[in-house]
Amino acid sequence: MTKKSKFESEKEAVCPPGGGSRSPCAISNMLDIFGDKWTLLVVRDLIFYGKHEYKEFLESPEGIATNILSDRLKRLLSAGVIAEIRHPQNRSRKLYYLTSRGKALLPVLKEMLVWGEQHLPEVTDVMRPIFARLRNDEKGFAREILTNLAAWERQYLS
Amino acid sequence: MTKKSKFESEKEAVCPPGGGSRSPCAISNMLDIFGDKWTLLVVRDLIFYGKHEYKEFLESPEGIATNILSDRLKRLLSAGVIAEIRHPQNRSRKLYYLTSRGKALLPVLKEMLVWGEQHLPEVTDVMRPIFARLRNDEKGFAREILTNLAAWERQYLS
DNA sequence: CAAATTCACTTGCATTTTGCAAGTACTTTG
DNA sequence: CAAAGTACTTGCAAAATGCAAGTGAATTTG
Repeated sequence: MTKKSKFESEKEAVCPPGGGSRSPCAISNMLDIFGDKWTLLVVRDLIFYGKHEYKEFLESPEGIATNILSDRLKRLLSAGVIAEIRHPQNRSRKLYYLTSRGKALLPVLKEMLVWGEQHLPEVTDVMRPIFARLRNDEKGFAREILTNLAAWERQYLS
Repeated sequence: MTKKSKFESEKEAVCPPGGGSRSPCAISNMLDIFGDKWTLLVVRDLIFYGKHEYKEFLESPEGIATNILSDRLKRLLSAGVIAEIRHPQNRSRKLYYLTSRGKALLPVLKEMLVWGEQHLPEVTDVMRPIFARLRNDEKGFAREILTNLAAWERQYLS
């Protein structure tokens, strides 16, 4: 082994073909990818806040550390949840975007939002615009999210 | 401090009233409770497999360790997701069951199952009966789950 | 009714994963 | 061409996890 970050395990992060999954259960396998405090926050930023850049993820209020963000982006890439390209106008920047797999997480995040709003008192106004939109017009909300993502793709993906 | 398990932090596990949450975001606050590889597996066992006892959770194929299970049950208790009683026929056993908060996680778990089935190749037949039921009759599936839980409650809760 | 077993944990300890601060290397900007 | 921006990596301390081995109360067995 020449050089290895502490975060890269030899056996790759997700779905070892040889059978590193803990069980054949869908929930358990999802947790092998998303079961930590940071991964879904990155997905949230991509889905609900239209973020696409490393630096934008760093700006989220939870304050993810650079090493964790870097690691999570790698895992999401290798799990096929996101993909990346270089910024067309700036070679030193990268753009991350959701694959269809990633976009398919919208219903999961949506139900998490609903549960959180109803059961977590510490969730405050900051998310209310999204909640309101979600409650008044659930279908339209999802459509709008996907439309926004598609618009970004038209602009940045060849 | 007299004696403290490594798993008990002084500041309680979930939702510090003083504001230990990372941000006012619902997703982030949910992850403070459920963001690890084990907690949702316990909830899964309670919801989909009708499990109610410590020993039953230990038998799940993922093989949770006793210290982790003990810790997660405590956290779920203090988050108000589950409650416990002593087994009426056996004082040395405890019975754990979902509160309304816990039962409200069904839509979240359901969407995770759907995503997992469509996007995780390693998910095998073991879960197929549940998937089939879910796909053919989503509403009925949820109703059945809740009916089963209610039946258990009628039997064991005063 | 003493001994073994069950049950729900706790404890100790090695390993792994985090969190934080400080680099590094390559643009891009002024 | 020096300063600033971008996407990382590295080192190290602290926390969480995984495993094996208790512990103590209650229940069952011989």
